[in-house]
Amino acid sequence: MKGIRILVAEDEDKLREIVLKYLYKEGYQGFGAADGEAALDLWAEKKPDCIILDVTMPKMDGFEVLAEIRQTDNVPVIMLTARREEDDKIQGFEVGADDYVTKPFSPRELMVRIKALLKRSGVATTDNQLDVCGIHLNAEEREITIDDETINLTQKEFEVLIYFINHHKLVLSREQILDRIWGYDYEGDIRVVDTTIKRLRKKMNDKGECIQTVRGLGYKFKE
Amino acid sequence: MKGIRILVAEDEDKLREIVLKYLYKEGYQGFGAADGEAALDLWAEKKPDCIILDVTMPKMDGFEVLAEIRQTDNVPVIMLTARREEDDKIQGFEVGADDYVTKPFSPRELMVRIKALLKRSGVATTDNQLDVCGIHLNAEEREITIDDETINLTQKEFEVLIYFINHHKLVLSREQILDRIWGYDYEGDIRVVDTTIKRLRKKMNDKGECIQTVRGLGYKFKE
DNA sequence: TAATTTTTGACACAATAATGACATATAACC
DNA sequence: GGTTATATGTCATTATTGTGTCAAAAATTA
Repeated sequence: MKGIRILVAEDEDKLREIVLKYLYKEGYQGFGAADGEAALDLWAEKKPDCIILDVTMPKMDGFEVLAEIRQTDNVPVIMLTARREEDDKIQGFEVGADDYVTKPFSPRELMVRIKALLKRSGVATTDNQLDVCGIHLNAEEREITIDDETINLTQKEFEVLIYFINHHKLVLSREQILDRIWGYDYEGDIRVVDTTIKRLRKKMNDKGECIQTVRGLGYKFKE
Repeated sequence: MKGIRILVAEDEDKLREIVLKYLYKEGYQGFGAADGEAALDLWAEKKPDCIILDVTMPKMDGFEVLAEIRQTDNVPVIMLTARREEDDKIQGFEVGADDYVTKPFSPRELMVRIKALLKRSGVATTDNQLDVCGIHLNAEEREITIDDETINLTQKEFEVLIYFINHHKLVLSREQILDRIWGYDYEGDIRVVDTTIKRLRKKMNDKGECIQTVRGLGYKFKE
């Protein structure tokens, strides 16, 4: 998994640094470019495995850079767009971006997208297992073991747990969970979330305590 | 937490009103000041989350105002400069402006800058961490650690603490705190503030002393 | 010391979450 | 297809926790 190189082209210094910091924490090797031309240079020099490309940049915008790159390289590209630039999304896809992320985004979300894209592109070895605080998750086989005991989760329980693990330490509101697992168009009572978590906790025994309630806000997964 | 408050100090009435209108449309709470002195008064009274400061104003110019503010407040500031005033830009940065926008500008551009700055400053955030005197605050995870010990705060306690930290070294009156956290329309007893601070101090152990009482005026957060 | 202001603890009640019991939907099996 | 088992959703009840009020005690100031 090591040695994966990712180029981050984003003119806003603070944001670029945050992303690079997160990449570092995830074990990637990150390079930063503050404008389109620098991005092209770095791309030529480093031949990264993945590129994060802001749409609005000085000197050359994201699309121009992407077009240039695509003439010779199929490297996976994620475009960063401001919300207002909705139309750009489509344009970005046409030009050949592989994914897009709308600002503002959480660094964590971007990391998830990167991982997914790398996997899709066959860059990363499929690492579909996850261990968090004694909980072993094998998404492929859809199996959860806690302290070597396999536990049986229903579909909803499983999805909620994965969502929690993928966003551990973050406070997730009932709305977020509902939107994500049940879908935006879900019409029922939001308290399904409570009930599902109740069942999850019970099946997880002691580890149920990892799902903490944050009064007034939602839940948080944490050791 | 109630709305984000933005102070607009600009002597040209028309421009000021336009900016305020846009702010309103974006959901911010805007205050207008027509000269430097009025700006300082409003700043002291409202403790805004962000300030838009025109360089050329009657009574006190933008730099004087900024210098005054910076003695006690780290609030993010955007300076408005005329094209001719290029040099001022640098001066503005030295004095401690966080960004500048050159006139003429489109209101939309200003909004984008404001948003970006608020995000950078941790007011409305992507990456949201803060360290002050051994207190580590992570708003995204909604977690406070003091000397690596996690402490559990309720909603009100948490909001009050954030308000203090974001305005550290400043004396905050009970009214200000009440207005900000409980909202202007709060009808109850102002002494809730005392009680909430009592609880905060207790949970913070030694660090509780960071919240100092300023007799007759209010409270102040300081090491 | 008296007057003023703040701190504190006790209490009430409001807000929120957990739970159990039941109803309905879905899948699995014979 | 009918029967059973399992999963999922609803809801009312109970339990828990947060918040606000108040008055007495403590601290500060004049």
